[in-house]
Amino acid sequence: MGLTIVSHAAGIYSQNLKIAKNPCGEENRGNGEKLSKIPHSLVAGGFSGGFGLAGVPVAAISVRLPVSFTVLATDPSSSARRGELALPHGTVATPMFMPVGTQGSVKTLHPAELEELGAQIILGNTYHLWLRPGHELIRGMGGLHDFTTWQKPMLTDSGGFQVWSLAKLRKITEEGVRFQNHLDGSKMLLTPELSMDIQAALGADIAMLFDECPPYPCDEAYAAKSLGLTSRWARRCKDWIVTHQPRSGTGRQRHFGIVQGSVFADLREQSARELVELDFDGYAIGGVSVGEPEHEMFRAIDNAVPFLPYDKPRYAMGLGTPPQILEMIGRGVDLFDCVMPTRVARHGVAFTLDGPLHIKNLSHAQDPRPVCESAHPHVARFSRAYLRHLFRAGEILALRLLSFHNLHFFLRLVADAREAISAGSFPTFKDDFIQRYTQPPLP
RNA sequence: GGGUAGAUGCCCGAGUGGCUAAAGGGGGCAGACUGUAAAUCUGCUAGCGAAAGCUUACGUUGGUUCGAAUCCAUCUCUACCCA
Repeated sequence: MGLTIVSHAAGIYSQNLKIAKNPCGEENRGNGEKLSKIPHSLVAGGFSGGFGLAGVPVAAISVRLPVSFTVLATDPSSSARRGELALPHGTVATPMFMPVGTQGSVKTLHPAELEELGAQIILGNTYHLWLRPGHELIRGMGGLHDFTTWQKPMLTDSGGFQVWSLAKLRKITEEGVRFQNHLDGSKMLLTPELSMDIQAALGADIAMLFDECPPYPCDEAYAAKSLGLTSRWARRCKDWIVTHQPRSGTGRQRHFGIVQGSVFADLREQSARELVELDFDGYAIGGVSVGEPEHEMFRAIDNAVPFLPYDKPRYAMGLGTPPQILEMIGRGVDLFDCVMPTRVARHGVAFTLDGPLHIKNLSHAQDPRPVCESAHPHVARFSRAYLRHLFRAGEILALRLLSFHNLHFFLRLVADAREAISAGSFPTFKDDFIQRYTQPPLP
């Protein structure tokens, strides 16, 4: 059976190469060469996974319409589910945390280290890579995968978030967003179509739609207006995709819509329904972690998830802390990304089972213990005292070690969550983790 | 032995009569960080006090003045130059 399926998969893939652009959105690449680059795990992983919801073998469906997301197990007492997302460059186990590599690099870490950590998919950013080095250059270098040498799945954010985070330098219009870019101040226009085109050039496995991320707080009128824009932009993205990337083949680029609507339940529902109507490969919940209180963030998830298809991956953008990730897994979210583990690492904070630990603090000056009992051997070999010393001395190794450690912590967290879902023990796992993580330290 | 310059808070260093418990760095101690303009940013850093405030502080001692880190004298020390 396995052999037959593999040949199906290869057939679909090669056919796809002939009739359409390949997953990187490139034309006329030698298909023999590209075929040899398909990771074996994709061919096996994407088509080996058990049965779909209705008990139909996945492989049987995939000949007609490739299934890229399969729910493998669910938690009976929550919305948590374990799944498998098949993408052109490999299969991603969900729930999964995606390290952020904005400029084509997960800061301080080598791709081989990311693999060692068990990272299965990383992010890149349209806005930043567009400005520098430029998407045409990356296209010419064979796409973001070849350019960076990361050969596992990638997701590119659309630049929508930069519309929010660079708010002082931009103006939003129906057409798109006029930026004064932060590098040299020159004026640029990013539109939904251009974002899609850039992302096609970058060639990530998943491209995000171009959205507007409203600030917090914002009144309902603004949120509704913003949502209207996001929805009209989604339609334009869809039109662009249909025109430029005909839907076929497992190797094609996937596209995720982004649910907006701020803190307003009816807007979240409306946003989700409008996006689902357009039919994307997955759905993200955006406009969270923009300064709102945590309960609003959870509400935003709860207000969107019920209107998203069960058989498509759900992605909470830009989140979150370890407890937040577990809470959201319990709410049915499959994918996460967050700069927190890598950013705070560079600022001297290590995640531990007992909560965040400021390694620079005086209290660790002579502490011989490793940073965390669950640390990776590469980090566990060092004492807290030594890590503190490295930070105080300004050694680059300090930034690398904590970045490595924090990503290990996050990736292990979601790996443990997946195990727990399969084992039927997710609620206990979640509660135990959060209780220990949040309890105040002993005096 | 003579001359010149200088001695400021943990360190460097600004300040030449009241707005100075003393700029600015550094160091130290904390904190923030959630689709990365971030190896960044913020706060504190003489003592006591929750605070108002009080008490000590600009090498020493003494003086001028309503008031001195700032002016004068003295001593001590440092650097450089001359013998």
